[in-house]
Amino acid sequence: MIRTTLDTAALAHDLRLAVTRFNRRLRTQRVDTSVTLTHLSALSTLKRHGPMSAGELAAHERVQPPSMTRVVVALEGMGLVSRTPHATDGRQVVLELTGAARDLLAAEGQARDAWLSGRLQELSEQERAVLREAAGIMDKLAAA
Amino acid sequence: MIRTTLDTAALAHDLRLAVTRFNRRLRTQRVDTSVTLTHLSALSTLKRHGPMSAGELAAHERVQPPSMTRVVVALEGMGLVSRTPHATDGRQVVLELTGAARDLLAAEGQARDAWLSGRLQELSEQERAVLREAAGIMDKLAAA
DNA sequence: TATTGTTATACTCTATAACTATA
DNA sequence: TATAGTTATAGAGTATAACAATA
Repeated sequence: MIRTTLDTAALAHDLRLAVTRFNRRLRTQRVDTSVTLTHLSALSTLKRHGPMSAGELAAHERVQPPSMTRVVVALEGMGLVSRTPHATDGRQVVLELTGAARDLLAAEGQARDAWLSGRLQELSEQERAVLREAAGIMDKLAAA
Repeated sequence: MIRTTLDTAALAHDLRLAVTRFNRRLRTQRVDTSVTLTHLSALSTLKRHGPMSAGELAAHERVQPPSMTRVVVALEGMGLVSRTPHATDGRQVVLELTGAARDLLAAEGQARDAWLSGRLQELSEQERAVLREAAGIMDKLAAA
């Protein structure tokens, strides 16, 4: 019991530091500087789950509504997201990807993640399997 | 070959999103608001590797020197780090943890990582093993 | 001349509080 | 009243460019 507690405390510590540094590295690796990682994350969620309200997207992304407003304003300005009034609830705004966003996301597979893809290919198949599982677990933790 | 490329591209994508959201979650989980995660990461590195110059610490943390200057100024202001001139090279500044920082890091194991520790204990032993391995791999990637 | 560190400045990311509009 | 979203404001985190001091 104590052993487990000690283990998880140490793991929490190491995992937090690793994520901090890895995230830093990923953010600075940007090639196309117009669309940031935050923007891309929001777009990816819209692509995966389809049109949704601003509040729903904020919840998906684990940010507060005002933070999402900012992101959406920027994305609309870039012509990547459309904002239309909800059909029956006038308070809500429905967000939807534009064709330009779909094009961007399609191209992104080759360009945006190029650096990380390259590094991943240098790993062993077993290491990639670990990261694949870890990604799912981290998503679960982020939602907890 | 193509299969592997496709796999790593998809993994790069999913891993990036997972890290983005997980990192967000960790940063917002702060309890003690005086010392931020960035500060804590720098302190942990100093603890693990011992006294070093500002440039070395910046390299360890994967940030640019001016960014580290800011962090160090803040930490010195809180009495957590001392800055002393290098013995032989007058350009360098040697950074060292203070006793207060050691106390803080010792207490941190219980307080700071409490949220994450709690979540980790809800996982299976196998999932924790995956994260343990993943932390090492992510550190390697951050340094690549 | 090259290196180490700092200052000046600016942009991204995110939050809380207060406000508006609609239900 | 309660909910959805926005505006206003602020703080954390990080970068590039320019500078000073030392090697």
